[in-house]
Amino acid sequence: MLTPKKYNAVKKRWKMSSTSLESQYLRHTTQTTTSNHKGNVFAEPQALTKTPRKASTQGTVLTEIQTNMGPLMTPTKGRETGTGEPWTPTSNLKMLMSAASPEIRNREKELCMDSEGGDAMDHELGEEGEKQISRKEKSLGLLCHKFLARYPDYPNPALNNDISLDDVATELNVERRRIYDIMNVLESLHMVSRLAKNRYTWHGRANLPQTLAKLRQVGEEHRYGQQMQQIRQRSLEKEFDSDGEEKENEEVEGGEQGQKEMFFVELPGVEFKAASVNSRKDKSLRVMSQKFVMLFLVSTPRVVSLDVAARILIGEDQVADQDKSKFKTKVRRLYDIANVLRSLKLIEKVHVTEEKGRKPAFEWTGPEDFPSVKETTATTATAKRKLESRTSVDNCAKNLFSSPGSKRSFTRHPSLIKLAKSIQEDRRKINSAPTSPVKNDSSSSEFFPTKMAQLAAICKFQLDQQSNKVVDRTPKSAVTVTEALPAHQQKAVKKPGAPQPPVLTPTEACASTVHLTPRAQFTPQPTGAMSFHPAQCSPLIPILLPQHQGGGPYAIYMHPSSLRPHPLTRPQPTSLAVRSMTFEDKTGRSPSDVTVQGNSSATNKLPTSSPSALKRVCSERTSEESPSKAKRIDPSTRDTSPKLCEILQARLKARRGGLVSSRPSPRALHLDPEFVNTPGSSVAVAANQTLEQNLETFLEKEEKVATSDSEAGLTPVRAVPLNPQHLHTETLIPTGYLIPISQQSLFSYKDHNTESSKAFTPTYNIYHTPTAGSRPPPIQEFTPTSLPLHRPPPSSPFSAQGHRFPSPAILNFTLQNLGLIPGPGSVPTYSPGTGHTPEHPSSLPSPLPPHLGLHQRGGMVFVKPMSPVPVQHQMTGPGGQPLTLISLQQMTTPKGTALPQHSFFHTPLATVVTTSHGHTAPAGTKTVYIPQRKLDVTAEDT
DNA sequence: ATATCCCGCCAGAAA
DNA sequence: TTTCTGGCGGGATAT
Repeated sequence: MLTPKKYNAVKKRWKMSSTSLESQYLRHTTQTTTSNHKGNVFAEPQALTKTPRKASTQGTVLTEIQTNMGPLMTPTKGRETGTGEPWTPTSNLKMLMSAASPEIRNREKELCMDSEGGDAMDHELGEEGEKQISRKEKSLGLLCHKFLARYPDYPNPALNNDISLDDVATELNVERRRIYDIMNVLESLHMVSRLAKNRYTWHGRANLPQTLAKLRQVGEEHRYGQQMQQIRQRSLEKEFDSDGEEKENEEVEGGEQGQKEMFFVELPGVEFKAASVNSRKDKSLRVMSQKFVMLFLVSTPRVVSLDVAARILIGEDQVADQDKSKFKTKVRRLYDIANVLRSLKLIEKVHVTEEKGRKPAFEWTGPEDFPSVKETTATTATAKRKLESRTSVDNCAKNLFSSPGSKRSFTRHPSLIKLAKSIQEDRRKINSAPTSPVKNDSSSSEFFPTKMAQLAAICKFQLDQQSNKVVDRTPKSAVTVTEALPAHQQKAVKKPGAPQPPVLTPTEACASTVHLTPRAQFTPQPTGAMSFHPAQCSPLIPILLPQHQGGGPYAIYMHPSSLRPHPLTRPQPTSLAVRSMTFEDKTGRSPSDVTVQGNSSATNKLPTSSPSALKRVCSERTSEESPSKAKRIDPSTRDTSPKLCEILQARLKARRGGLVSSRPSPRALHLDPEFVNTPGSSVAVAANQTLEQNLETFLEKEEKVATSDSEAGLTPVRAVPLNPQHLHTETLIPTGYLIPISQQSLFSYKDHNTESSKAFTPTYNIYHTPTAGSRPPPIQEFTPTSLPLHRPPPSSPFSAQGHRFPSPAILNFTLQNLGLIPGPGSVPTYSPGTGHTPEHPSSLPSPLPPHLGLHQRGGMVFVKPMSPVPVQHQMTGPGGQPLTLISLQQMTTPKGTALPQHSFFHTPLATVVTTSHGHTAPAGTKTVYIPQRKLDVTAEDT
């Protein structure tokens, strides 16, 4: 049972959670087995509520305790409905949902009330709490989810995005130590930056693209890719040397170069975080996290096995394995990091099977196409400069370290550390100052760029998402896809996949095997595997148009964003097929990016491209290749699609032209002009239109407001494109949400002021509105609560706690509560199999209270992408206006998504990725046969 | 048995 | 000194 040691420790420590913990512990011990614990913990919404006071950190211990207790206890006790079910993702979701919803409901109350009172009471109950909480419920990943649910992916810079560690720890009911782990990882991605002692600033994913681009750059510089390969090879074959040449460089290089140590990569433009970084050794988590991410970004198949990563992180091989313990420790840390990254949806767990056996590994599921370094750098630099000029010292200081071009810029050299420190200190002081420019401000300088960036990001998002959709959709089908995988046989397999639309149980979806063959690339796949062309395009369009035309003023796009977590969502059968579009990189630079999709296809050795393989690639593409497979949805759609695309494009152009004439926006809007041009992009285009409008509006405003540099405005925009990465998922904004097409709306309020301008992003509105309150009335109508969104349970679960901003998850919950969306429990039903996505259609209309309806006219509502299910129906708005819902499915497939295959790979290894969702693990797998060594990757979702 | 990874001690760095 | 951070690794859980 309990180890005395631990027990004592617990007692001792108990500063924070104390009693409840203790009791839990005890219980825990008693119970030993687990079978049922459901996670009650989360359940407790109230806990979340903000109790808090952040102000006094320490002093408040008592208070904290109380608060804490409440939450803890409560949950435990109450919960247990005990379904005996073993823990399942679904169940968990259910719990979360249930928990969350109440919270949401109460939110208002909470706000009003003082937080404290409520808390106190709870804790008593808590004491009893019993059930042990399953370990999973306490996992870092879950905690991270909860944490993330509290903040918008793209925060409004104008608002206060401060994060108080104490508050977070209290609200989430966890020890601070745990929060540090999360913060360190987020900080490594520049999603947060440390302001001061207990304070961090939330940046969300706004900087993610740049960060990733930079990390990739640094990773390339360090030749991590090569190192990885070497290690892999070595392990595979015991040949140690395989490439002597490199190894030395690499390793040595990595190790020695000064970096050996680890250095923390900073982001130039945005905010740097500074100080915190250098202090302590900085050894680990932060740096490790960056390195880990770099590995994904430079490896060809975007799969990194744990041991390889650990080896590289350790520094090297030099020591080789001797240090078992060291290795072990490293692995532990990697798991910690991986959990956070998984929460961010940047990676997914998979298993790589080699001849030896199956090894744990992770696959990158984040954005692939963020701007290349060069681009980024350049852009960034430009933007930066502007900023800098305006800004002051801070910037200067930063610049020191970062010079755009050189790697150095990003990396902090040890020798510079001191200098940096001093600078940072200064900076800190400045910041802390009441008036610190940095923070609040919306000082034009900062503000402006930021905005731009956001815009860009948003745009990017949309594009990405669309692209993703393609992928995603597959996801559900992923399973099927996988099957298809076997490249060789792909076709055959694939077919099966086709059916998927029909139904999949969520669970089933699970397992899929993907084969990645790196070399595939090489292989000339004449066939064209490359079907990828975007041209084919978007099925969406078709759908859209028609419905759209409905005249309904609003068009709603739904994406299911991240399905991956749960298969449940599954792809929809819907007719809408989304497709995957591939983007090509404009740059064309790295094979990796661009090709991703292509790669995937490429991956499959066979020309046909393995549809399956790539989840990313959409099935659609595949369809091209193998018509038969057509699995996807309706062929008919496909057929039409090209035409539709053309039409759409034409329309867009026309539209655009009009717009353009008026303003520069065009370029601004789109990040990727090419994209637009490409036929394939049609979908994107459609989506973008709205966006464009918004942007335009935005820009206009900007112009007025900002006025200043016209150029700047433009430039930034362009820069923006960089951000593409966002795709990954989820949260992001616009895409997944319902977007009312009505033009007028959103921006109307822009006028207001800077803030409003920021608001322009739909996302913002949504998020902020509720909380911030800044939003215009119309929008408010849509407060999260009212919104009818539905999303698949998976992602949302965590949101429960009090969040400042309503997280998408929350919205979803809310919707569910409303009945708009099917409850979690029902989720399974959603499965495509069910047929159409029943839920929406039926549910929406009737259940919705009138007010709830999407009708919000002026405002936009975003829904998180949740449901994978393609929903289509028309709704009638309150006004009687018809609404069309379109679901774009995107799924982020976790697994095999894109496998970029770069030729990088020396070895011709074939990789098989197996993903299993849910428990069903093996399901899809089929063996694939692989010529040489194969790597099997299995993803598990959960 | 192996894979995960929670927990919290404890030391170094700030305040 | 006290508090904040966060490295680290034991050992409990999950598979």
